[in-house]
Amino acid sequence: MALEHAILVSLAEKTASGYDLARRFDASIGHFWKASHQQIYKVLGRMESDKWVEAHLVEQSGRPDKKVYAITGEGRDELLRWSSTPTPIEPTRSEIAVKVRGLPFGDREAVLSDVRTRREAHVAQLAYYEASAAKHYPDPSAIGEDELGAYLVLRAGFMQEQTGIAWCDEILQAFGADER
Amino acid sequence: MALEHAILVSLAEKTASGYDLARRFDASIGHFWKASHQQIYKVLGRMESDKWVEAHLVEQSGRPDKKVYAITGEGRDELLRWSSTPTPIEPTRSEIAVKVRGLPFGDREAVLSDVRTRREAHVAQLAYYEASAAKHYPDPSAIGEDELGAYLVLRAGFMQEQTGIAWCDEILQAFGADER
DNA sequence: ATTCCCATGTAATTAGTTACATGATTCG
DNA sequence: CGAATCATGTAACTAATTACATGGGAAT
Repeated sequence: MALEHAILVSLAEKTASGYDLARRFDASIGHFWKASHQQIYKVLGRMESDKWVEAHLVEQSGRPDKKVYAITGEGRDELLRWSSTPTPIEPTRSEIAVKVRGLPFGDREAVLSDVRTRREAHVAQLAYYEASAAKHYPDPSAIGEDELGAYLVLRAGFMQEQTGIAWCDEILQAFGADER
Repeated sequence: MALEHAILVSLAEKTASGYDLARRFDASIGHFWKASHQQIYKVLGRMESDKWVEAHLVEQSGRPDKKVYAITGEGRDELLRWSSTPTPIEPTRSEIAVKVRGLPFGDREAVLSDVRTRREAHVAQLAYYEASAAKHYPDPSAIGEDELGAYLVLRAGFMQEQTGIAWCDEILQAFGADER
């Protein structure tokens, strides 16, 4: 129910084609809301019939034509309405936590090696967030109101990766598998 | 694809009826893998035909009969096999992050009040994990190998709630809305 | 009387994933 | 010559949610 709203936020910031949106959902927005291009095209169609967005065709030379979507007044109304409804807490689903919990019934070495891999992914993602923050917000005290939301979700990502690393370290330490 | 395995882990620890499992997925296991009773009954049926679990009927007086499920040898094999496959990283989906990102297009006060509510939920959950740790693992240095997995996922919950609280505080502080 | 606990399911719908499909251009 | 980028979709399937359905016993 919320991919629609994630798309609305993205289009409120800047008009985009389905393809553009798919790329945004691979990067910035995608850090906290993933979506495939197939899903995006499907939802965009629904949103167009709901009049939340409107498309106009842009002909291009040398590359395929594209449909550029823009948010409508009704779309903005919907964003405002949605922003003031209470947000349900998403149920957590962590397959690696199930594996850790079930360690006595599993392949210990394989799970620990999985944890090591996960730790590396967290480290890489943390570095990415760090670079992104340094590039876009070199002076955190100078962040304007309009950028604050984007900055804060970057912070969320940053903090989550740190926590992920710390958890992996606890696991590896607990099993005496933290030396490399 | 992994509810099956969460159920296998739970049944490897102790046999249970669908109803019992549903309660476990409301509590312990449910902290990192949510599932409704409808879904559990459906999956249990599939798992029975796959011979991963077997059921025997327990007649009760004064309350409805129940089907008690136990993991089979094949189920244990599957658990072991699954534990040594690489775990994909779950895509994050945080509706509140979308709202924070879209703050310039939303109802600021409503979103901040939503963040305050979310903070309280994190605090309550943290207290729950704290109490649970104090009860089950009063002496962390005395935790045995067989309990270690369960303890570590409790730690994950604990750390995640702490991070959640810290993020909420950053948001409220950034918008100068942190006084109550 | 009403609500909660025990106990098990089916049916309908929505959301999301995976696979399939096409075709031009640009870069190495 | 092959891979990547740009660009848009359909079709089939799986997973999950929501709603519906039943019924006895115990506690307030």
